[in-house]
Amino acid sequence: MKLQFKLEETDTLTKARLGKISYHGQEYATPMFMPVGTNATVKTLAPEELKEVGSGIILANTYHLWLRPGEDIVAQAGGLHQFMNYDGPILTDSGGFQVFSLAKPKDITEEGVYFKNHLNGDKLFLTPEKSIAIQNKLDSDIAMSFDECPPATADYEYLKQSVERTVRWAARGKKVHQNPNQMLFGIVQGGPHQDLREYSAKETVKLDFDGYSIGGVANDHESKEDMYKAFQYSTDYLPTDKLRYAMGIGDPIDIIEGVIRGIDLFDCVTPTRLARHGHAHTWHGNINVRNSKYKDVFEPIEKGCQCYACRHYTLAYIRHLIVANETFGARLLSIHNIYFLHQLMLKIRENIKNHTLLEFRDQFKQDFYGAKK
RNA sequence: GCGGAGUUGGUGAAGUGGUUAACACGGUAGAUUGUGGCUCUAUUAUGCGUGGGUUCGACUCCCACACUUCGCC
Repeated sequence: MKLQFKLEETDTLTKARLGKISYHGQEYATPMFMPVGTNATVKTLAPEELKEVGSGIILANTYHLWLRPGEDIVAQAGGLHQFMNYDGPILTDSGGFQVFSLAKPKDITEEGVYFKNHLNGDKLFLTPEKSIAIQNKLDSDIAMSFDECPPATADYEYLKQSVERTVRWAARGKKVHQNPNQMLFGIVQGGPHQDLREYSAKETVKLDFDGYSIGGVANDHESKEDMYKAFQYSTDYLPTDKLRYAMGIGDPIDIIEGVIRGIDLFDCVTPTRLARHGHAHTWHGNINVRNSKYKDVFEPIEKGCQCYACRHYTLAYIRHLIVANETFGARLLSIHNIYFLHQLMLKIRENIKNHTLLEFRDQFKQDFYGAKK
């Protein structure tokens, strides 16, 4: 059965929204943060641990699973849920981001995109139809249209023709989408430009998707201002009763600013990647656990934090694990960081309910970034 | 006791009579936004065993001493 979204409340002071996702008898509140599990695993975490830290929807990646183990293997296993033993909702990215990260502009054609296989160098060709067919087989709950994800700072003319092509690709993908239990989202592009975002949103909405994503953000060191414009200029033209998803956004302040502009879903690799690199989120900013000043700090990463890592382990111990390159260190920090972002979303939802989101943002910004930003 | 070889940073080490002592690892710090766990960036010996000497100038040449190591008695 398809996942259901119900908009429950819209903030009176901002465009922030509270909603509920229903899925096989489970309910999840939005706005929500979704951890990324590219290879059908949120790196270092077992599904039970995802539940414990408060995860709902998680991501998996079409491109990576297409190359390895192949969508047919996943289908033989009974779909992604069976294959990876996760009974919560799963969203698959379409491979569109890999157009940005792995292909060169000259490899992008109207028909599709040529890739160099990052595993063995083979030449690959991915099209909108192929991406949707793979996602149908993976049997995720939410599939993404295959889009081009150009750098946010690309010039206007390039973005214009790219946006138009992404709309055509969305239509092609929708035409071949078959899985009745799977939502399909369209993706809004257009960089920071109001007219391109408007065009992209309106044309994509005409195709009538189950939800809408905002892509092409936070991918080329564009200014925060431009990123927030991209949010605003996209949600301005999206229907209120459908989910809105900002792709790849994970900096806490960007999440808050996104919620303020009417976005419901966020995903990011940062909690797990930062963890693997030894960094931890705290309410007073990110800390580098490797720093020698933590070598004899026999306290949790954050006092009062109720995550598994903070309830049982000290900074000194986790630092030792990270410095010694032990995987348990990355696992404990991943648990902590994902838990932190879910707690952030909880606070965001409380503040929407209390109509104090703007005050919360200002206070959070001061605590988290201090004088830095 | 005699003879040979050798002493350069936390480690392994390059180096030349002439400005800032190569490189690697390690350390320290930073980056990381629809994931390669990769990686990238900066920084890390005011000093070349100790003391003299030669020289305009010595880590580099000479002498003594200390220490390490190999061989012989």
